[in-house]
Amino acid sequence: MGRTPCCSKEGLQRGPWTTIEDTLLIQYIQSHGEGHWMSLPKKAGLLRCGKSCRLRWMNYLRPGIKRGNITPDEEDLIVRLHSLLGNRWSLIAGRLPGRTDNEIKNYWNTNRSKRLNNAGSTERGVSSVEGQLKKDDRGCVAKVKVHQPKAIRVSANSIIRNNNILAELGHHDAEVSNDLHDHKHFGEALVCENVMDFDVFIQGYEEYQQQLLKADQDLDGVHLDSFVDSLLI
DNA sequence: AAGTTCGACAACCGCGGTTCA
DNA sequence: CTGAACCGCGGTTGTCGAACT
Repeated sequence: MGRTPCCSKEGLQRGPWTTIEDTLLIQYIQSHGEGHWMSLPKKAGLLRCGKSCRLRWMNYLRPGIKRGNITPDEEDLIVRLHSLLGNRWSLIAGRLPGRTDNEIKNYWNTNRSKRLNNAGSTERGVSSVEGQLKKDDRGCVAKVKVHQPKAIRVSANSIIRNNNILAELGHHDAEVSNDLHDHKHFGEALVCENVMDFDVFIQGYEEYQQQLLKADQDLDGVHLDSFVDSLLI
């Protein structure tokens, strides 16, 4: 049996939001709070799908949303995080205060064409899963669409499951020490669970350590747990 | 000046995970 | 325990203005 549609599309407003609709949504959420998106439109007097309301709020109306151009620093961070996390926009957005997953996704997709045109250049951090250029019979360069495997969410349960695997690997208390050997065990666990590519994991962790070193923090107390936690919002 | 192409981004869609009755 | 509803995510499409021919 299939799922029922999230909402009836009949009689619902679509397309760009008007100022009045924005105002109604803001006023309702300010007085009733977020959540219950399915019933929100009716209560707020909006002729919109609940998902549409949620999207509008999350991406544009929510307080603290940063508008405007992506700064070079943000761009660098996006590139680095994308090389580490892939197309997990919500995770990447979580590392960029005020930026939304939709904004970052749009930014990446519109700039990806530029990257493709610059393929072969030495731009840092371009993911290996990006589209590739291929020469046709006439030697012309054509874009080749590369279908990326669907992203796998790293949930708290994933970590718990992996901790169990760690126990099997000899970490009975699931505590991960700070040497690379143990990191590799943890990485193997993640890879076994298809959570992430092992090499990407190690690369990401090493970057994480570098960040900590830059921040002049004491690494003695740093455990892999905090790294994984850092990947979670 | 008119038509076309391109880039940016807002919005929609479908799917999978989670929650709850 | 089961299934429907809810929620959040990533992929894709639609729209509009700017740049170009």
